[in-house]
Amino acid sequence: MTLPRVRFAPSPTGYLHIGGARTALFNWLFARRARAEGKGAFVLRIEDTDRERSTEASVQAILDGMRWMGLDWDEGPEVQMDGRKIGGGPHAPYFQTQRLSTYDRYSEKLIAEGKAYRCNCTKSELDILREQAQREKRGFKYPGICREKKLSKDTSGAIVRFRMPDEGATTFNDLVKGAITTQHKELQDEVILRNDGVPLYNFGAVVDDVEMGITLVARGDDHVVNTPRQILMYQALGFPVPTFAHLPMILGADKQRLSKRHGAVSVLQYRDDGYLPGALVNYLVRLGWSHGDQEIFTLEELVEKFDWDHVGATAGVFNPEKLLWLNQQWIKKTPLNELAAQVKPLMIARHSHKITPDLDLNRLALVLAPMVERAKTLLEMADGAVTFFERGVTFDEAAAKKHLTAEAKTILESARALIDARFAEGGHALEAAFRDAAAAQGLGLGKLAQPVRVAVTGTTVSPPLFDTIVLLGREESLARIDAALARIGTGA
RNA sequence: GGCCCCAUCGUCUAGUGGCCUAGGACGGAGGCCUCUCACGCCUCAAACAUGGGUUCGAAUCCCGUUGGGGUCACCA
Repeated sequence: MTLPRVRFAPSPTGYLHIGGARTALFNWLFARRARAEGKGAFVLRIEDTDRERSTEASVQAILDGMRWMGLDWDEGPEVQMDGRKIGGGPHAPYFQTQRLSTYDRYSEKLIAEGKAYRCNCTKSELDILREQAQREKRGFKYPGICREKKLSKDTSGAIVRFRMPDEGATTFNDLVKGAITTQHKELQDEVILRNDGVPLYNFGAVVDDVEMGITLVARGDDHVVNTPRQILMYQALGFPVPTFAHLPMILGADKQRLSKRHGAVSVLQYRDDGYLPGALVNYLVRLGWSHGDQEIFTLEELVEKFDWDHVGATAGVFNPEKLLWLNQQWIKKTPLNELAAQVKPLMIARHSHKITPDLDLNRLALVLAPMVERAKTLLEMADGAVTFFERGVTFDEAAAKKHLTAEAKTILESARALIDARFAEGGHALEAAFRDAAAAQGLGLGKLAQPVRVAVTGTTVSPPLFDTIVLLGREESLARIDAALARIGTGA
């Protein structure tokens, strides 16, 4: 078996969105497994041949998105990732606009062999034909006007067209969709090289996949119609045809193709919204691939278990609720120190007036511990952790009105006394003391705990009260209860 | 419209001719637990688009229909 070499070849016309990320991921997983068995490689190539729409900012956004997801590349643009350099490689450069001489070379070869030809039909001439075809309700197909003209290289405005066969058919066996056949009469002599030497998609992709030794092309479903054309080009060029795998589209809740409105947002948006990269990866891989009934996978498991046999052929709807659930599962199994490291920048970004960069990560990890069971995103954790790093408390009005009442005064006073006397004994002792106190009054613990919770956190919802008090510290807890009592006293 | 692809609970899916009175997960409903909120646990509702074949037997194979998606550029 030959060493599998795969690639992800985005065009830098926007950020890395969910669909692109999944394509990159499937390629990466396959390469990773192959690499474990032998060598193989995952190549990142930037297809920036649409000069109108390609931007440097998009290149950066895509690279950043890949790095955040943990998808490193064996060959491609050179960048720093996790403190090490990745990218580069024997087929550099990995930007198509820097490879123009290569396309020219292959194009000349095709022309010399009569498999491609120059064409100087203008766009407006063709538009007229196209409109005419439309009026007559026929499909438009370039009629091959320049096929036999043998135009020379210096013909003004000439582009290069690939000579498609008129008869016959091409069949390929797609790894996810099975056999797909296209009649050659459906194909037209398409443009492969512009006048300025910049290739069009099908040609650029084929030439580079040949040059870079790509053995398996896995990409979005929307490319299946391109595949027979590309296969014909491989054959014309005299190179072996790679294997193809077309991944089904990802749809929005309305079953329409994902757009900016639904979830085709940048993967980096998920980072900013408090998602763990592992959770996103886990979600994306399950959208289209399965391994029996298993839902949660580590990256290592995915590398080991991923296979094309279990990639489904049907388009899938992106389900934000399930992603959220997975994120929660991932939060629960991520070590506290890692969570703290990721939550801290979110706290600083959202609460800069209260949080300073010297915030202690060890203390943050302790604060986060009881929140792990109840947060669905890192953002919730960041917001919930703030109160442990500030002096004093801001009472939520509705909570205060309901729980910081005249009747609660004695409860708060006795709670204050208990905390004052027994704080040093720890959370369990405090809880036991509160329980005894409640029982002595014939009440449930909740009757005592709720006013105290509001006093100490300002809200009715928090991690377990005694954990909270311990984390807050004795002085701060007492000060907050005093503040609550003062508020009751003034009848506010 | 031409060509191509797809079709199991609301959603993601298991299923590769008998193991299917169709399994799991998210979400939903109800309950248990409980200091709030969660976590966790238990229970319930919920699907093989449709019509024909093939076969002793079909969610699984074939054909038609319907529905959905993709694509028809000097975009990728």
